[in-house]
Amino acid sequence: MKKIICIDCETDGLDVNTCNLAGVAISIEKNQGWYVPLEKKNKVGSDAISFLKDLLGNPQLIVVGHNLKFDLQVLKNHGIQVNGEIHDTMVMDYVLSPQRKKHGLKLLSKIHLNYDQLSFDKMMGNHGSIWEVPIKTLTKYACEDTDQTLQIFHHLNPRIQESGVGNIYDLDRKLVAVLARMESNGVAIDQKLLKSIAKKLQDDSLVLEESIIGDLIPEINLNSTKDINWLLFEHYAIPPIGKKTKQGNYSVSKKVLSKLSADHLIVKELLELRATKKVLSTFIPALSNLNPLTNKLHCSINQTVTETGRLSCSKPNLQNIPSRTIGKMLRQCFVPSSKDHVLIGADYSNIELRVMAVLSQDKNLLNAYKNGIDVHRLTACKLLGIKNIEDVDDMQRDVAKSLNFGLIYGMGAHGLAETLSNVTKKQHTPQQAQEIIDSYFANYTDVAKCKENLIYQATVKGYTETLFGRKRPIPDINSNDSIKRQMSKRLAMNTPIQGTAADIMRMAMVNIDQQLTKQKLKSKMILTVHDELLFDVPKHEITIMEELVRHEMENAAQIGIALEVDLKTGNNWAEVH
DNA sequence: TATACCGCGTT
DNA sequence: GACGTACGCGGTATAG
Repeated sequence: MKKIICIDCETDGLDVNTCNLAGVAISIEKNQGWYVPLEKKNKVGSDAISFLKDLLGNPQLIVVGHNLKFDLQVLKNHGIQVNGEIHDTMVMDYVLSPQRKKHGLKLLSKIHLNYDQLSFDKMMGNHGSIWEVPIKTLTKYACEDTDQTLQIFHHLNPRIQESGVGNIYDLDRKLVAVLARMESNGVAIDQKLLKSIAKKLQDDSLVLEESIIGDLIPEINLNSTKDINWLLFEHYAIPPIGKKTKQGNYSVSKKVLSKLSADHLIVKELLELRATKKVLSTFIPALSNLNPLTNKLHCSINQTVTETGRLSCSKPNLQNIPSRTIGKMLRQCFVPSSKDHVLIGADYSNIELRVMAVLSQDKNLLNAYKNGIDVHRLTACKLLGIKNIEDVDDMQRDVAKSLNFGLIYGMGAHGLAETLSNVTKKQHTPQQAQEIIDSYFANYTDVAKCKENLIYQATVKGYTETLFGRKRPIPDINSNDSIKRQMSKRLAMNTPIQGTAADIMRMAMVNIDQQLTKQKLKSKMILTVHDELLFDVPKHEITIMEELVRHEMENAAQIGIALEVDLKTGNNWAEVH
C-alpha cells in the first residue's frame, strides 16, 4: 500500500518562473497537517529544502495536490523533484464536471464538502507580502488547503470510478507533470526579428490610416464600430448591407466589409488596416515579454478548461498565432533554443475525419483511409458525380473539404451556403446547400446513422462521450428552447469527434514525455496546438526524435485505422508547420 | 472598475 | 430569430 501525501506550495506570486517558495504544507491524514516554512527567500540548501527533497523524491508516494502543475514547477525551480504518483483534485473535478467554469480549491471545498475555506486575500490581511505574514497564520491557511484537498481527493476518487471515467482520469493525471515540464521549457522567440516585423507593420498602418482618414477627420477612432458606421455609411454614404447589432449600429465585421470592399477602396484599406492593427495590438505584445530569467516565453497550457477535452493556452495564447493571415510571418520568430538546435513540428493528418470514420464505421470512409485515398477528393467524386478521383480539380476538392469539415461541426444549410459562396466565389442558396447535405448523407449513410445515434444517446443519457469515455453533459438536449436543442445536437455530434482527437493527443504527449525521460534525451516538447506538437531538438537528436515522435503519435491509440503524422524539421515555426 | 458585447486569430 | 466546434484576448460601450 502506497502512502498518500497531500502537498501545497505557498509562494510570493503566481508566476511560476519568478515567484519564490515561502513554504510547503503537508497533510497525510484528515485534520493533520504540517507547514514547512522557508525562512528566507530562495534559501536553497537550507534544512527545509533538503527535508522536502528527501520527502518528495520518494517514488513510492502517492502525491495529491490541487493544480499540481503549478507546485511541480515551483518545487523544481527550488531544486525539489517530485517522483511519486501524481493525483490532482482540480483534474479530478474536471473529468467529472468539465462543464464547470471554475475548479478552484475553495469552490470545490464548498461544493463537495460544504466547507467555507479562508480565502488567500483574507489570510493576507493588510500584509504587503507573504513574507510578512506570521507563520502561525500561514500554517493555519496552508494546512487547511492540504486538508481540504485531501478530503476532496477521497471524496471524488470513488465517484470517478463509478462514473466510468477512471481511464480518462488516469490519462489526465499523468499529463499534469508533462504540461508542467512543457511550460517550464518555454519557447524561444527571436526578439530582433519580432521588432523588425513590428516596425514594418507600424509603418504600414500609418500609411493606411493616412489614406483612410487623411486630413479629413483626425479625431476618428478606427477601432470603434460606431465611428466606422459614421465614416462609411454617413460620410462616404456607402449603402449599408447586413443587419444592425444590438447596439444599434450596422455590423462592420470582416464578413460584411469584405462584400463592400470590391466596390470601395476605402473599405479594402480599412480591412487591411484592421488586420495589421490586430497583429500589432494582440500578437506582437504577446511575444515581446520574455521571462528575464530564462529569456523565453512561458505560456500556460490549461488542462481543465475546455468542455471537449482539448487543451487551451493562455498568458499568452500561442494556439492562435496566425498561420494563414498577414500575421503568419510571426511564426518565423518562434526559433530553436540555441544554434545547435532545430524545431520539429508534427501534425496529425486529418485526425478528426479519421475519428469520424471510426465512430461511424462508415465503409466508404474506412476504406478510403485504409487505401490512402484522399477523402476530400472522394467526397467530391460522390457529390459531384465525378467518376475518377484524378479528375477532381482543386476547387472541387475545396468544396468537398468544407463539406467534410462542416459536417463535423454540425453546420446547417445556411452556414454551408455561406461557406460554399466563399470557397467558390459564387452565390449559393441555402436550398442548394441543403440538397448537397442530403446528397452527402445519402452517400455516407453510416455517418448519418452515427449522427442520429449520437444525438439519441445524448437524449437518453444527458451526456455525450468520446471513444475513450471522456464525458460531457449536454443538459439542454431535451430543452423546450429549440435554439438550445439544436446547439445541443451539434455538440452531441461534435464533442465525440473533437474530444476523441484530443484524447489521442493527450495520450501521445504522455507517451512521448515518458520516452524522452527514459531515453535521457535533451529534446523538449514545447507546444501543442490541438493536432500539432512542437519540439526543440539538439541537432544530434534529429533522427531519433523524428522516429520517436512519429511512432508515439501514430501509435498513441489503436482505433482501427492508421493515424498518420506529417513531420517537418526546420529553423523556425513557419518552416515546420 | 466590472461586465457585456463585438470582432478576430487558431483548429 | 438564428443559423459552425472549441478557445483567449484586445478594444469599446455601458452600468455601477
